Amino acid sequence: MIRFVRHLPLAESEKQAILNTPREIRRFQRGDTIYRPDEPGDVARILVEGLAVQYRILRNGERQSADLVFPTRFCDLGCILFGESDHFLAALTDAEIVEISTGRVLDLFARYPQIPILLLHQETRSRSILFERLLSVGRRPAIRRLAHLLTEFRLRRELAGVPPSRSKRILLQQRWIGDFLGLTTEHVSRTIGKLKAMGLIEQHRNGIVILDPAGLARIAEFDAGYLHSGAEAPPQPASAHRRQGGPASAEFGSAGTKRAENKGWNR
Amino acid sequence: MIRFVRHLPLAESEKQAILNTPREIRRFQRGDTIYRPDEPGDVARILVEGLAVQYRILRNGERQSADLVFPTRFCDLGCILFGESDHFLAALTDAEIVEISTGRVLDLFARYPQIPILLLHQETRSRSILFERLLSVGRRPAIRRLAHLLTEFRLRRELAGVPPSRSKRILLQQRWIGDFLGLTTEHVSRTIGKLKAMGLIEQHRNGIVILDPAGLARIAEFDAGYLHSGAEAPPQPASAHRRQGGPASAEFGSAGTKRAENKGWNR
DNA sequence: CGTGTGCTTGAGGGAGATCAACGTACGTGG
DNA sequence: CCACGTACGTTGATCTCCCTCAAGCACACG
Repeated sequence: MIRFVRHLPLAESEKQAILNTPREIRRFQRGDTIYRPDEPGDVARILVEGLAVQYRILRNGERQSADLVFPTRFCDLGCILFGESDHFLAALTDAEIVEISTGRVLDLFARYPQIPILLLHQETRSRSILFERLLSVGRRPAIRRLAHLLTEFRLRRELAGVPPSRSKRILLQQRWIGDFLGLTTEHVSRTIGKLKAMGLIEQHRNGIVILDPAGLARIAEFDAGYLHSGAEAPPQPASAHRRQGGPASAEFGSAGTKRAENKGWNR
Repeated sequence: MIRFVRHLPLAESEKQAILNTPREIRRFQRGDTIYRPDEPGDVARILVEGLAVQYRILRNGERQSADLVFPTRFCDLGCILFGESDHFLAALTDAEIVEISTGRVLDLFARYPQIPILLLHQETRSRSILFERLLSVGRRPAIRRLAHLLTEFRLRRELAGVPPSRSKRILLQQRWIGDFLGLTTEHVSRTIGKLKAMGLIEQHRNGIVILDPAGLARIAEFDAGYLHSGAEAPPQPASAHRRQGGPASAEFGSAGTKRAENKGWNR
């Protein structure tokens, strides 16, 4: 928790205020459901350790995953703002969640206006990522979808500050990959096979290793612009506000490749 | 613009501040592109009149629409926060946009902290709608997707306060419907045919009329909870914060139908 | 060692895409 | 008022990507 707060782009007083707020730490095991939409939504939750996934289900049990949750992120803003969450959250690894009661969070909002602005950033970026996933699921063929997801995972893990030493393996069960991409596990398996055959990835025990990041990104037609990774700092009132490229945009220049070949979009 | 501000859940002083902020009104015609992601993003935009659609495109020109924009909404928060928008906005009807320079918006944020909180609400609701669209595109068959979109459109138009007198017709070209649902126009046409044959909708010149809202919602397995329509007011610090059902949840009781039949989700 | 859990592989089927006409409303200019 | 072009929608034939169903396999764990 302390580590989490320290990295927020907030003033010291604000960090102290958060640290002084009564909170509870809950630990979950890989596979646990962290919360469900039918539970009372009276707490705000922050993932401080581990990896989690947000999903919704259909009446027949089919599942669609929306987003990975890396530390350190407020999951479940709906809970704070509307008193109920609209999705499930499951732990993909052992995970640690900090819970703060909704009322106290709203007090923090009122006393430290930089906090809602920080959350606004987070939510806007998250919406952009969701938009890109929708684009994938709606319009990209399976192999591009998969390549895109793997590339996104790699970059976001870097951006979230996971040490690259800590195994480059992407530990995602094929069931979850399918739920992200709107595919069946069988088809995920076959599609992984294709990427393997192309020499772009490797599979060990449980986990995918990216052998050729650039090649994968090319298949995916990946453009890192949607991650908005260059603007981690809160906005500066009245000052010229330009983003400088982070590692992501350095690798896939956003201006250059973003809308090459967009003839036809206006048909 | 004045009408827009009056309806915001803000204090009088805040409304005045917005009204006193220098702004520009731009008008667009049906079919115009209002903004594109490659344009300089130095203004915040609010749709005050008309109907617009957000979309992204693939290199080959395929398009995926994410969301309808009803008045009165801040489109394009990415522009304010990150200095660039991540999508296109097109006018589905003649439309009116208010533009305020990014710097002035950030000043408003700093001086009236209720404003970013309002936007946080808007953005969170918008993300929830996007999540539901992803669920549709990823997991629902075409006929449910279409029924869901039409039902969502009907409810959101009501919630946005469009007078029901003003024609119950849903004026969406099949091309746009397809782009929302990840389908081709041909398949949209066939699917509309099925709903017509079931007596759920009717087609006039250009526009769909819903004959049987409840029947359509049943096909869609529609649950209005994701619209978060009961919580238009900003959050109340420290007070118990419960949402009361709006017209939407009155029609499709969210608690009752929400997660009936969720056995199997945990397979 | 059995049992479970996740992954793989194959055969067959189907929802939706693609390709190609054709129809219909509407605007524009003759 | 009619000829023509354009924009949308419809309809049909064919194809294909992905799903479904069904085994079989590999590995972890009791």
